[in-house]
Amino acid sequence: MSTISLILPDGSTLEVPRGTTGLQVAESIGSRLAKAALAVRLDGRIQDLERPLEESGEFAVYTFSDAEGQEVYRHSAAHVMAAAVLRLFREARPTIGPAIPDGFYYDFEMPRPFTEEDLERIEAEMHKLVKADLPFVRREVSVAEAREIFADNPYKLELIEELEAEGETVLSVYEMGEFTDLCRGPHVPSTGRIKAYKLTSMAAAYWRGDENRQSLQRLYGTAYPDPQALQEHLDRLEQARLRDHRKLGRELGLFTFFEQAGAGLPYYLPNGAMLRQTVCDFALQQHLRRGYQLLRTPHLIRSDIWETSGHAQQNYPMYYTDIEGQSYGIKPMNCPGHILIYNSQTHSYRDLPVRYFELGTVYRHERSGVLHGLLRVRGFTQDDAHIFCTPEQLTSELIGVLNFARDMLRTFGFSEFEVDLSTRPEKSMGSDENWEHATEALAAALQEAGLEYHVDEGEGAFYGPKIDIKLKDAIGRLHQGPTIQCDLNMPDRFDVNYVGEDGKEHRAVMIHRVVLAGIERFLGLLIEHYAGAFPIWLAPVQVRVLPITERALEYGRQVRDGLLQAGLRAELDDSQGTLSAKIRDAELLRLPYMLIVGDREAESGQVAVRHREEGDLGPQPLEDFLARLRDEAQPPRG
RNA sequence: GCCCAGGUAGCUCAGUCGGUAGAGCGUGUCCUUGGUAAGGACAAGGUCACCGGUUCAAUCCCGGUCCUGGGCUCCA
Repeated sequence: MSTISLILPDGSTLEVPRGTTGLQVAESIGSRLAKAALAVRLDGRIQDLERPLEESGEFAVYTFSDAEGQEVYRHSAAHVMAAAVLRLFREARPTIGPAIPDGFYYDFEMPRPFTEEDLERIEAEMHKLVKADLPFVRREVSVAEAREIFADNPYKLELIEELEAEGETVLSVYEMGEFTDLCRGPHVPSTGRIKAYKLTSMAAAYWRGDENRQSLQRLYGTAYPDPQALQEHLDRLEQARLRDHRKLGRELGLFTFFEQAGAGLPYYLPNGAMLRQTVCDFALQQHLRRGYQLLRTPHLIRSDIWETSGHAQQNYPMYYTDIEGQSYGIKPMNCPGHILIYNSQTHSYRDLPVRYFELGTVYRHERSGVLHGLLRVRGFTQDDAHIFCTPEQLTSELIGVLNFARDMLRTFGFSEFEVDLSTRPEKSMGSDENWEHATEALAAALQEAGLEYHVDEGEGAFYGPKIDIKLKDAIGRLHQGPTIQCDLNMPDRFDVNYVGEDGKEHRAVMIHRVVLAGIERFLGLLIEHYAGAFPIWLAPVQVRVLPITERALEYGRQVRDGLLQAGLRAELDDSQGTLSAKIRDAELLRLPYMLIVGDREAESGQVAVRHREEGDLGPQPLEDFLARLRDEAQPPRG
């Protein structure tokens, strides 16, 4: 019998007889590993544990701690779910069912949508399948055989056709009990391996994500190796639900929407308007400090501009109106306005770079189905800037922008990022040379700024390459943050120039960039990031004065006025009720400080300080508290 | 936009198999004058999203509109 040699991840080599299964190898390494093993990888190909190994190569065992292991595990769970569905609904036609981050789904063609009760029945049926510990059996079939097996399933037939077109001649199917599915695999050895799972939701989805094709019923679920891990995941979902900005927006009096006023158009309540203003003021100060000039441009511009810019031709989803027979568009972007201002005078190379900044409010026609609280709205304000510079200045300007973006986000409590550099897409304009220069400048700036990044080939805008920075929030979710784009199109369309040292006109280079991006969106992220407990410099109400009795009300008013005079955001709780109730109210609103005043304080001119997290800090003179807050309430220095 | 599920008091929700509705919290008034996360009593508060239809009668059934929510890349 011949042997093969396996190179293990630690570099060691293992000689095993040809035909040994991955599971046997795992057992030889250790029984714990064998127990946790879900699949193996041989020379880059991931395969079933029980499949004989036929060749030498690099070998690794996947467990649930690997992304690949999770995928196999959850993909198998998806099969179990599909089998359960087919047992209960003979009319269901399975389509595809992959693993996704945190779970899995399976799409079915169904005569009717699933219901909540169905979910329970399906889960119960899954329990039976798991208990029966049915093996997943891999079988290789020819294309013709596959066609026969799935003759009554047009979706599978379509997949088979595509696979054939891609040159596949041998396809694999997995059998598990009476359920057979076209599947690349691999799978766990048997259904009993799926220890903890839960169906989480159902939804409609289009076949292949194409809204012109058949609408399918999708079931979402998740699976973990033990009930505790599953519960932790469900708890995380609950945590996310508790900090949902829509819920907190209501509870903390931040913003609201009105059905009668239109979808996707937020109204800021006093606390939300204050929060927003604090963020905007800070953003403006930071821009001015870095040499940006403040602009302000109208919301309406004649439609011709959008034709020059190309937005009209691209059918950019914007709103148009008519004024005395002349067509106007509500701006979906601020750039044309900034370009008009730049072009309103001749610029010398000595003036460059010109950095124009505007908290520019734009409106875009988002499709009704995608609106989502503050995170996706139809009217929003961007911290938008356009930098006009010479090609030589491009890299240093980009470095400046990257450092600026990072500093600013850190100030708001975001410290982890993922960065994507998107390069030239197929449909694009501009010369190869310009694209190359711009893309290199972006990459050089990223390196200079010390940011690790991932290249998204072909994902750039049609007019230029871009950098997207995603930020990680307090519970590990990634959100779209700053975007920095080189524009190789607008300068040509609008003839954006500067006079060079040689006295001749040269084409300027243009950078579009946002840091907070949509302020609405950013506020939504901030609310969720802090779960409503804003740092004091952001808190809409920084201090609330709580009089213990009505006798102390007048003193409380004086204290509140003193706080307001000192520039703090303060209010007085003049409700009737016990101190405990007042404290509870303030705690639920996550107010940073409470100043409790009763007879003792009124007599001595003191305040009893209570901090949101630290609790009772004891009495102190009001002056001392004011002095303390003078520093503490300032934005952190970035 | 499309599919599905929803819209009942300020908020969270119950309810009516067609006979115009309830709770808790919140709000108001009164009692209580309190010392660090809910003191008590009473009261007010609803065109049951909007418009039409069916019906003796519609919050409930039917149709439309508006709004909200979950989805709509992840490839067998």
